[in-house]
Amino acid sequence: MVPRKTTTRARLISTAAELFRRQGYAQTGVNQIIQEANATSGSFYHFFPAKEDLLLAVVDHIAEIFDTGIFSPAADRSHDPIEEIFTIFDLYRQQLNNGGFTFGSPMVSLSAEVSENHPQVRARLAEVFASWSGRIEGLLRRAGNRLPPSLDHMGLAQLVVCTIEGAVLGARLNRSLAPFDAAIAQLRTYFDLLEHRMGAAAVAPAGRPVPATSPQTADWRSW
Amino acid sequence: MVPRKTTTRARLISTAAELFRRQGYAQTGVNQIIQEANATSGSFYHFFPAKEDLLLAVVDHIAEIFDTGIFSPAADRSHDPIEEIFTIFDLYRQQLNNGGFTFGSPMVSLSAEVSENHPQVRARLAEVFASWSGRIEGLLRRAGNRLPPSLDHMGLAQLVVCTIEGAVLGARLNRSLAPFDAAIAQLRTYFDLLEHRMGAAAVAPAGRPVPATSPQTADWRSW
DNA sequence: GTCTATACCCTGATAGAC
DNA sequence: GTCTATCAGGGTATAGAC
Repeated sequence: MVPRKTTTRARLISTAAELFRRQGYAQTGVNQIIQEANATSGSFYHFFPAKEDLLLAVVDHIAEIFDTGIFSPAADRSHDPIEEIFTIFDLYRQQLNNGGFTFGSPMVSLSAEVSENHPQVRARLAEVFASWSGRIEGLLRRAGNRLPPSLDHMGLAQLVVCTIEGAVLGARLNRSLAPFDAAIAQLRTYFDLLEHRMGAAAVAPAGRPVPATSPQTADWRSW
Repeated sequence: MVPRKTTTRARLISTAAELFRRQGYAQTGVNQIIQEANATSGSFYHFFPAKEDLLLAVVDHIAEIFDTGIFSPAADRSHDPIEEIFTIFDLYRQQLNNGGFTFGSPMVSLSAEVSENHPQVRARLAEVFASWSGRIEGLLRRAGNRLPPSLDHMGLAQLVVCTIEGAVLGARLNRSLAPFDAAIAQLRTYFDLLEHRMGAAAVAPAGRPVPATSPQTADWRSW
């Protein structure tokens, strides 16, 4: 259910985004979207000629949410580029936990489902992922000589994005953020090693604690 | 199309596995499965009371394919535990490239789609992923003192599985194995660092080449 | 175990008044 | 822009002969 004082078009999009995340695109009927968005069939097809057009609008909507809800705040609150990367992880985690994503990224769900069936949507999703990877890569370059000069910045950025998305998949499958937290902890260790801090403590799971905003990491071994 | 000299049940399962991977579960109709498996509606519902029962059989079928096509061969051909892990990656890559998966793991697709809608299937998929993670963890422990004693074996195993699955997602989205290759190369670097081989060369993208069976890594920068 | 025929429902999409 | 009513088609699943 979506607050009333918005435009019908906006309500349709945000409602659909939520339903697509939870149920998938194919399993979400137009009728359900219309009902939960407090709209009607006439309104729907006035704004979107077909269901697939709504899907494209939803992808853009999601990309915007990631920008305003994760990337921009992370850039605001941290001046150190590497710390900014892990702030992104932390804000992502918050979205998964308390925020609207409740254990599942809308991008991951859509990517897996529509890759083969909707070429246009696939291309748009690939663009969004590339932009995320590009952001991370830029941060890695800004870290300058803190990272090895021979580092493959683009490759590491791709690893980061792939790992996070895979971790979201694992978290959803296990109904637990434990896989996500484990992945973040390992990425931290990797970054520490790259920064040549090779003390034995850095390799232990709690070598560097998860940022303070992410308290729950106790049960991650149960995965 | 599936070869004839098999049982109808087996043909239905393998055909469905392929269609689910390509189109997704919801978007694959029972009629299509029946048609492409050279079966009939009567046969289908004789073996499977409902479509969801077929889905469970498909999950088991896929898990078996991974065992016989990836994990077992990797164990046979390599005696070094860490090398065995990367052999697993390489065999996975071959399946994505030449093998039946053609740019998309059936497990990844199903995981993303059915997590929320089919609790029983979700639980079964989680088991399969846990078994993969357990295999990797066992290999890491067998590596003994080559890895830091304080290493969190389970966490690293989870990272590996999450990263591979995320990389498969990226590869599918980009219609290219480049994201997959980039992820593997970074994992290799991470493992090298953990083994205390911190030469500058180890950080470069081609620091340690991908195994000989995976020639195509030239275009990975284009992602 | 396999076949044909079919029931029944829900889907995306349309028509036309307001 | 919004509404109601409705369509045509494909969805899963069943019945009953062979």
